[in-house]
Amino acid sequence: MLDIKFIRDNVDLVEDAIKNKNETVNLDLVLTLDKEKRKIQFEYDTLRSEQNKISQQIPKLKKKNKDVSKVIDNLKNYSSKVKILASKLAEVEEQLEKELLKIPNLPNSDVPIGQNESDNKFLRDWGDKRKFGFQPKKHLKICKEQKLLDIKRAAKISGSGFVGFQHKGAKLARALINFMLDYHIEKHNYKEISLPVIVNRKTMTGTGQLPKLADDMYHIEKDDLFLVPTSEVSVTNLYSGEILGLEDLPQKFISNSLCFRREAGSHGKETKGLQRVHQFSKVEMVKFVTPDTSYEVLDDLLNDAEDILQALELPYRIISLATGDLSFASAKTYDLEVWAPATERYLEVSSVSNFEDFQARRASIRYRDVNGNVQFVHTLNGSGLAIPRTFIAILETYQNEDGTITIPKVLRPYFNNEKIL
RNA sequence: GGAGAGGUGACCGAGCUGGUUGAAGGUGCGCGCCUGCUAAGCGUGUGUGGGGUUUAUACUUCACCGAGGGUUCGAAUCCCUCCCUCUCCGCCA
Repeated sequence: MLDIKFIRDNVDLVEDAIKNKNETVNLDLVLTLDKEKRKIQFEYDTLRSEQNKISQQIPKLKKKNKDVSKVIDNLKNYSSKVKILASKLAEVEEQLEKELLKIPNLPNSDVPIGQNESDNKFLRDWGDKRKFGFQPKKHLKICKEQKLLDIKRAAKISGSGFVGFQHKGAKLARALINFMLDYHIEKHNYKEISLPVIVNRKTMTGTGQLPKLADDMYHIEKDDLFLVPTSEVSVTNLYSGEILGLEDLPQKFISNSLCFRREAGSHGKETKGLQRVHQFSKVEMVKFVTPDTSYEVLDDLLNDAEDILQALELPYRIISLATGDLSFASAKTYDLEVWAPATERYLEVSSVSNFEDFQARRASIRYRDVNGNVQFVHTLNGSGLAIPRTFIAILETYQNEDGTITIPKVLRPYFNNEKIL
């Protein structure tokens, strides 16, 4: 959420940002509602103030055994007027709040401006793509031959877009999760946390998934609960409504969780196999920091994600997302894309973002600065990494001519130090 | 699912026979004083959000005692609904 005061004073800036992010928001309505709200509030406050003052006379008069019926009669007039104003105020406030929640975050000034992903900016790459002395197989073929997945039966029990890992495939997926968690905890000093994947409406609104992305999420109607599309949601909301001490910052959390995405409207597009699935595991990094450090921390976060790919010796590239491709809540995002040599494509395995105070304002996550003033924290997160696509890259990169898979060095401790899957 | 207890400020904890109580008291924390160290003591300050006046400091006002409704001239205090925590019982992975 943006500060209404900021919007008031920077209408042009906000309008540009909305346009660059391909969003449509009725800013005029926001400004009108804001004006209206303040007007009603002033009237309400004034009236209430008078009412309170008169009301406070009653106990005094009663003590002196004086008649208070006239005073009360007078107050009855106030009461009805106050009630009308109060309901008007509540109505306008609700409308304003609703509109404010639809305004996206402002992109940071160094984010490339552009309509869509074709305007994303290549930043750098790492690693040499493997040259094969034989025809490398695509991951789905490998999975089939090695019986690593059971897609058909997963579809039978849940529907298309769900996958089942089995045998060595299940073990490889689990090894990846454990490796990533252990690595971030030991090498990068993250604190592990495991939170619910089913969350309430307020939580979903806090990180910015609601109201915009309602159709992309699984919703349990009976309880009005949602399945998280990423553990960013639960972890970032950990401190919602709280005021942290300066000594509590920064905070670095690492969390593995299942992620659930309806992927509405993306049928037929990369829906085969593992590239785009309704349910998957992801190891997520979430940070809470003071505003002055957040862009430095964004770079750290990017490095932490890169370290995983480097440890796995998987070539990748980093791109900086253009304004039109940025998520609703993000001010700046880097995508990490791993090279899948047989599919011959880069696959997004991590998205690293700085939300500045956008989520903190929505979820009311604050801290007390050196002067004792209450400020919003900055929140950041990054995948470290998404499991299925990392899984793809490993199979394709580490395949051998005889159909076996060499286990990446850093994963071998999770396989009794064996070299072949 | 049933029965009971409860949810108050950073924390503990009064208030809950409705009326100067945004909230006693304590702890913690800030500042000042005193004590040649330490411990202790004294004074004083210390919630969040919104509005208005203001260059700023500041002043002023409204709201907030789990959330939302209701009763009332007036609600932390009474009533209703919901959420959460704890205890006991039942049921079930």
